[in-house]
Amino acid sequence: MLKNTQYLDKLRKSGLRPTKQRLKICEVLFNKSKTFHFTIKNLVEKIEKETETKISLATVYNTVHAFKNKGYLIEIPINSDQSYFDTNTSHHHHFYNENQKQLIDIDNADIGPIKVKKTIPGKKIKSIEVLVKIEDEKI
Amino acid sequence: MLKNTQYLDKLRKSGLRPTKQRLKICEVLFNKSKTFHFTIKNLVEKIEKETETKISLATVYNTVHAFKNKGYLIEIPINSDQSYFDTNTSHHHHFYNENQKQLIDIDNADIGPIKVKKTIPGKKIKSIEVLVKIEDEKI
DNA sequence: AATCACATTATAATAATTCTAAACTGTTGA
DNA sequence: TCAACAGTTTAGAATTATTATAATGTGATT
Repeated sequence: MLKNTQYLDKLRKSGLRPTKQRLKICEVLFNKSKTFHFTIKNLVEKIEKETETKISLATVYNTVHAFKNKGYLIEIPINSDQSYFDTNTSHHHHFYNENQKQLIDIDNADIGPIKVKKTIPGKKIKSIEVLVKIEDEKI
Repeated sequence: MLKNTQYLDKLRKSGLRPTKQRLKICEVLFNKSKTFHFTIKNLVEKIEKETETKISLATVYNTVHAFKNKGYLIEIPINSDQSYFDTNTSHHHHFYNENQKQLIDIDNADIGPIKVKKTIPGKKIKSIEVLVKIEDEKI
């Protein structure tokens, strides 16, 4: 499988050992034409369905956190009983549909530039994230 | 106590029975010159310290959610092991200090107006929240 | 192939939050 | 005023996401 080689190198280059489990997770996460949002639970289901193997829950948590730390995933700040992650790591924002508990990407270009006029001494900005909560229009 | 009467009316008008517990929680939350951020745990501690009474944890959860639903509190979207709430319900934003896990308000005026150029059919915008993650400057 | 540090695993532990069902209490109307 | 009732509080149990543990497994290096 050629695609595996690609992830193999990527993992090795980031100092993560390319284990069988990590390669499977890479395939499930990154071998897609579209980026997507997921929770750990979603991901476990996806892994079991798409690869017909079982990866320990602890490994899924470990791997997702490792990938997040390397910048291959981002976590979406949202109040939920579980964490949402995004395979789209470019700078962008989100709608959160409160009725259907669903996340939708907003391109960076679709949100005007954000000026932060306040600064905190000794701190630098790491990220700026906009969450637009939406709800059903009442008719 | 005059201040209690004020909360009593407010609660009644919102269809919430002004119980002893709710009035205490109102005092702890709203009888302050400054708005502030808190978690349920923080709030329980504050209640015990400031009113020298004990309110059941379940009641604190119930009340905070009731107040949130009525718009007297907002929940701050942030990924944390616990939910953060804000007694400042006016439109504003937040810094999140990732090193010290601390929230800081940003006035609405300190963030330029946010244009959302994308729309979702049948949905209306409920809120727009900006989270600016900050970290220690490396010297 | 041996070694070793890093990974995986099942399971336990932790902790936030929600649920439950019984007891309690504002409110309402007689 | 007070009985009745619906809404509220409560302690504790249940649930659930996440993290910790410690034994076993496995890539990488020699």
